Amino acid sequence: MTNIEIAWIFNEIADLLELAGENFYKVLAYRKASRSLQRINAEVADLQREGRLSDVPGIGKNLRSKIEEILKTGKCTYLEELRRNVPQGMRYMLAIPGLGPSSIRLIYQKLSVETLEELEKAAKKKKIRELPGMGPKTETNILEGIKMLKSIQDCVPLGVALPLAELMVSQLTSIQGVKRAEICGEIRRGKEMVADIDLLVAATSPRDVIDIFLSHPRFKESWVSGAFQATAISLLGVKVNLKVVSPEEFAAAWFYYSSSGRHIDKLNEIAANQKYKIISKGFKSEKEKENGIIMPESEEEAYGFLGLPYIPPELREGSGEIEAAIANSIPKLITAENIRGDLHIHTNWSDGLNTIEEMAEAALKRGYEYIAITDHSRSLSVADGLSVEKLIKQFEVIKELNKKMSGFRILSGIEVDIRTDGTLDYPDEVLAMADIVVASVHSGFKQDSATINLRVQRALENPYVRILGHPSGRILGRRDPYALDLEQILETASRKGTWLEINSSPDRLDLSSYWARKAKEKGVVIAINTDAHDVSRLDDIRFGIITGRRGWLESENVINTWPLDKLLTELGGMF
DNA sequence: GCCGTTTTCGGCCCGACTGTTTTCAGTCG
Repeated sequence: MTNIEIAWIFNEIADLLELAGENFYKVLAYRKASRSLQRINAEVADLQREGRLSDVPGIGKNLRSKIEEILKTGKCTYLEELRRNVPQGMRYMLAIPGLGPSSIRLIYQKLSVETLEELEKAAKKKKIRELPGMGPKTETNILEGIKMLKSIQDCVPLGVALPLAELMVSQLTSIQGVKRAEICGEIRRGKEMVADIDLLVAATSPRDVIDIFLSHPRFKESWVSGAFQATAISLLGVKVNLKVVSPEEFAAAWFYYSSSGRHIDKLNEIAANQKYKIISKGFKSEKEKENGIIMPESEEEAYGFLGLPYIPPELREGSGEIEAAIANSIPKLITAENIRGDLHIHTNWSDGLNTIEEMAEAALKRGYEYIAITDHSRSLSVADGLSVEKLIKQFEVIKELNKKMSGFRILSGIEVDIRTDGTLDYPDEVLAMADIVVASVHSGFKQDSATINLRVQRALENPYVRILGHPSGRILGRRDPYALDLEQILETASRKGTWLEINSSPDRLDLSSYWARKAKEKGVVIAINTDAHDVSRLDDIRFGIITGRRGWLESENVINTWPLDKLLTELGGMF
């Protein structure tokens, strides 16, 4: 049992307790423990062996014994009991924005509504508005929420799927007779929401690999789905597909199964001219007297066979990449090595976990040249937003820290709230003192299009704003973007030279790859930031990078690939 | 449920916004 799986159990317990109307702080305790488990670097199983479970923040006597039970039996009886008492459907309802545990409980108690389907029916029949404290808006909101949930049905965010896929790959690789194991499918293309985890293995004896796969303890269901295929549902509810091929077939299969259907279709048009058809094993001759299959030894060779340069998986969506390949203008996509810094980072001065120094050291260890400390501004009180005095104090502390560091620079920044009227949360003279200002929306998400457009435009007109943070405001699978007209925002950003963020948090990935590509076309520069609230989340940068790659970004399109000198010149302050 | 204690229990995550109301409860960051 991994940390994340135990964290999920605690999270589910928290949800169910909340739905049952339990004490708020008890719920909070489970949520804190869940977050804590996902943050720590050590494996829970190791800590338990060493008797150090209680060292984990938020794990007391009670939760420790629950972890021990889970590690020992793979089950949590407390969770099972809760599940018996709270209908599972109520938990799904929590995903509807604006609908919280109290309302769900009320609807359940008064209308006996237990599932999303029943909830939808009740809303359509205008039954919800009859309940105290609810009205037509709540009904509309419920119906919209259900519509959103249906659109992402059975999908999980890349941030959940990728780590699980990597774990599976490393385990498959260690099986005897396995020559190679790789991720393919949507994950390899970097899609933000993933329906399946697709894994490909090269092995000499497929049956053995499939048998081991089927009996994996992390699956709640598994079955054989073909001679060389198996499918499973993981404990987290994600579908996992395994295909096993011979080592000779591997390159062709990896190429084939990593590409979207549209990509393969378009390639097939080219292959048809050469009288070949692309199949998972390679290129099948369609000439009358031949019946052989040409098997490429690498993906490069597969594209070479069609007279094309290599196309990275993130581009293989059939959205112009083949045309670009023919014109020999496939972009040189940004890589992790290009990133030289992170311009959106929180510390324990606001709602982060680590000190400025710890964040800087962690960034230095990653090989970065700079970071910007951008804690929350004063009106975000839940996140301990900084008062003007505290912010100025932080600037002084950073100044002192910089004197001690060589070859690394901490920029003093701020993530300033764009207030509901478009003014910023600090006066200009305070913003002027910062090296860099990230402006973000953290309130009034439901403003109508005209209002929020005006609001954000107004913020962008402020001369000190350099980056617009998480521009669309979406939370994957939980909250739709604000009613913001991003086309217009791109226009303004282009005119003002404002940088737009790709927020790498796997919950956000905002801008999306679609808008990142649009930004590039408009000549708008992107900042790929993590918005990290602790040192471990600096790793999230990879999700931002893969999103940037899907958005066709090259290193020159991304501000934080620039060396420190160039960045400082661009920022134009007194350094 | 955790934590930090003046070791046995009180404090912990608050304030803006929303939709429903005429004064507030629920939601969310």
